[in-house]
Parts: sequence; C-alpha cells; structure tokens
Amino acid sequence: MAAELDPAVLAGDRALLERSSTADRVADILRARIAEGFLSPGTKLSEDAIGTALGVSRNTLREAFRLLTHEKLLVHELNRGVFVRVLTVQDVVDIYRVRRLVECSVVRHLGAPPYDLANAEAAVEEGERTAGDGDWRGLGTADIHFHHAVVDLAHSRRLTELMTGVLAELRLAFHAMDNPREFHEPYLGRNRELLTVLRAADLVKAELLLTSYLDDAERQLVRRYSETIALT
Amino acid sequence: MAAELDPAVLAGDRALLERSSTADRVADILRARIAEGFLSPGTKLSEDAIGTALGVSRNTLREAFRLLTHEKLLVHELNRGVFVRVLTVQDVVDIYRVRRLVECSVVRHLGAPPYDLANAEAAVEEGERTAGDGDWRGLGTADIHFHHAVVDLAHSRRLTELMTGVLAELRLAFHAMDNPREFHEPYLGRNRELLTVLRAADLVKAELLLTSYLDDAERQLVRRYSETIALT
DNA sequence: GCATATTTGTCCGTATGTATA
DNA sequence: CTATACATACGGACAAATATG
Repeated sequence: MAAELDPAVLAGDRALLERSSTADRVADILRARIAEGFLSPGTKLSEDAIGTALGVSRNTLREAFRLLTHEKLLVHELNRGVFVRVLTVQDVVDIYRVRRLVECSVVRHLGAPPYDLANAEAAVEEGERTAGDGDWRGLGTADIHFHHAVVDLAHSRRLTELMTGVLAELRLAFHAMDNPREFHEPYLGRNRELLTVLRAADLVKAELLLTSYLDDAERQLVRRYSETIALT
Repeated sequence: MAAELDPAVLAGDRALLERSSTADRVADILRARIAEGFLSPGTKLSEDAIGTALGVSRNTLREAFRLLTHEKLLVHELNRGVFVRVLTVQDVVDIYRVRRLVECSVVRHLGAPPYDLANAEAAVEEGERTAGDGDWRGLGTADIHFHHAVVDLAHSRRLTELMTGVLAELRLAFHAMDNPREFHEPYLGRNRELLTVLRAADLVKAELLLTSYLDDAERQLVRRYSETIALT
C-alpha cells in the first residue's frame, strides 16, 4: 500500500516560497523532494498534510498537484488523491525507446562542426566531481544533464522539452536501484568518450557509442527494476 | 492587439456540457472552437466572459484552461490571463524539425514487416473522401491523422503523445493559410504513395519520400505563414 | 455487510495585488 | 493619478466517494 507522508519532511521548506507564483513554487518544492527521493514512488500526497506543512490553501496546492500531474511525476486517482508516480517496466522500456530514437537522430544529423559542447563538457565534469565525492545520486543527475546537453545540440525547443520530461520520469526509475554506484559509475567514462568523439565530429562512431550505451543501460535497468518491483 | 471574445459565440454550447467531468468538457468545447478557427490565435479568453457564457465556475474554467495550456493551444501570461496561442515562424520551423526527426526515424527503424497500416490506410481514405466533398479543412485533418498513424507504428506511448501535441500546434498554423485547397490537396497523393511504399516495406524509399514531403510542406508553410503574420 | 469518520471534488465569496485605460 | 478590470490566493461550505472499525 501507499506510504503516508510525514509532514515534518516539508516543514523547513516554508521559508522557500516567497517568489513568483505560489503554485509554481509549491510544485518546485515537491518536484525537488521527488527527485531527491524523499517522496518516493507510490507515496500518497495528502492535501491536508502538505497544505498544512507548507501553509498554502487547498486550491493552490491542488493547482501545484495538477502541474506535476501534467509532468507525469504524480498520478491522480479520482476521489482517492494524488500519488508519486510508480513507473512500470513498460514505461522504462518506452523511455529508452524514445531516448534511442531522439538522441541517436540528433547526433546523426548534427551537420558540420563546430558544435557547442560546453554544456556537455560541464556535465561530464559535474559527473567526475560528484563521483569523486562519492555522491552517486548526484552522478545520476550529472548523467541526465549530459544527455540533456546532447539533445540540446539540435536547438529544438520541443525536443528539449520532451527530453526534460522523459529524463525526469527516468529519475523515478533510478530510485529503484539499490546500488546507485554500481549502476551509474561505468557510464561516466562512456560519457567522456562520447564527448571526445563528438569533439572530433565523428558522428558515425558517436551514434554507435550512444546506441550501445542506451542498450546497456536499458538492459541493466530493466533487469534490476523488474526485480525491485516484484518485491512490492 | 488581442481580439476580444464575443460571449455570444459560446452561448449555444451550454447544452453540450451535461456529461462526465466538467473541466474536460469545457476543454473539449474550447479545443473544437480553436480547431475550427472561431477562436483564432491571439484571442483573449476572459474567465468571466467564458465562465458566464458556459455557466461554469472559475475554478472549473481555470482547470480547462490549464489542460489546453498544457496542450500548447493556449498561453498563460502571469496576471494577464490566457490567450489562444499565436505561433511564430520559428515555432513552425521547430515543428517541422521535430517531425523530420521523429517521423523519419520511426520509418527507418520499422524493422521487418508486416506493419499494421490499417490506420494509415483509413487516414488516406478519409483524405480522399473529404477532398471529394471539397472539405479542405477536413483534408488537413486527414493529413494529420495519416502522419499520426505513421508515428504510431513505433508503438511508443511517449512518441505518440508528443506528435499529438505537435500536430495540434501545427493546426494553429494551418489557419493562417488563406487557400487550404491549394496547400493540402497535393499532399494527398503523396500520402497515398508513401502508404504504398510502406506496404512494400521499402523503408529507404519511404524515408526519402517523407523527407521531401516535410521539406516541401515546411518551405511552403513558412513562406505563406510569414506573409500572413506580417500583415498583423 | 454496515455505519462512521476522513478525504476529496466542486464551487462560492472575498481580499489583495497587478495591469491597463 | 485614478478608476476599472482582471488575476491570484485564501477560506469555507457542502456533496460525494472512500477508508476504517
């Protein structure tokens, strides 16, 4: 069954909401808590508990819920409330199907260099830094940033937006991995290699690397993920 | 400046909203009015005017606005309200960038036949029927259905959803075309040809046809669209 | 299976802040 | 600068559905 939220988790966040639109800020907070894993998949988000914890009205909170539901981080069950999304194995498979199609196509059609690889470079460095600190969850974030930067090379607002959503969903699956170091660490070197190949504008090789990267990650994630789900 | 909505346009729709979820039905009505062009790009949708016209509460209406905003048919400006989206030429270019990348990749990676081309076949027949009736706006819809069916061949929920949104946006641009027959008619035969090639599982040729189709359509649409926008 | 308490769904009225004429 | 219109956010009310004992 769904775990119930402890309102104390959010008590410290009240100070954060002194900017732009309240519902947006509430959504930002909840999004961050979900990304960090404080609110794990399957958790029920009670209107009363969270509304009280953050000191916002029900209407405003429900607006924030709607925003996150549209982002597919929450699911709404009629007359039952909202819950942190629980991905199915099919979701994971579909996410990698999309990643393969989009990321590989972007690389394939990059055209003539030079490419602006600054963000990709920064993401790899972020990964090396977090790995050095033993921050394996941060390494997962850096990995997501790297692949986001690759998609950004297409300079398409809609593709960028699509991948923002898809990668946020993917993070939900990452939480199911009980050994994040074992999972994320090997891909840091592969990202570095891909960056080097991109710098050399060897698009054919880059696409090959990317394909095998995604195949491996999907295989690994689906195996471990389905095991974890089976326990629930 | 933004045209103001005449509440009388929606008066007849009050009878339509006597079913399931109110916000969904309001969104259905507004979506249809936008697709038909009754609510044209740039029109401001006042909460009071539409709420009164349809007899629904502000909260319900705002939920409907949110649904359509997420579909990118409306845009929300903080403290100013919601408006029917006005696409820029860059939007049109980006839409075709995404279409090229997604549709061509889907076709390229179709794998071994047989493919389920029933929906694509139905869409071509829909196009032939509407063209026969001289319903050129309907022909545009049929064209969208055809390309949606092509993307569906990838069996990816997320890609299908992406294209649903992108093609709905594209329809906003279609309204700028003052001669829909001239624009849509030539593509009916090209869709039929693409269908034939797909049936023969000649994926290389299919991708070529699709690429030239999209290049032509984009060029034509961007030219006419930028002229029309220039007049506003 | 039933009755009760809790939670959500829907809507209203109002106070406050913001943009525009 | 003032007035008007509108959007934001809150709190409360009541019905309906769900969960719990």
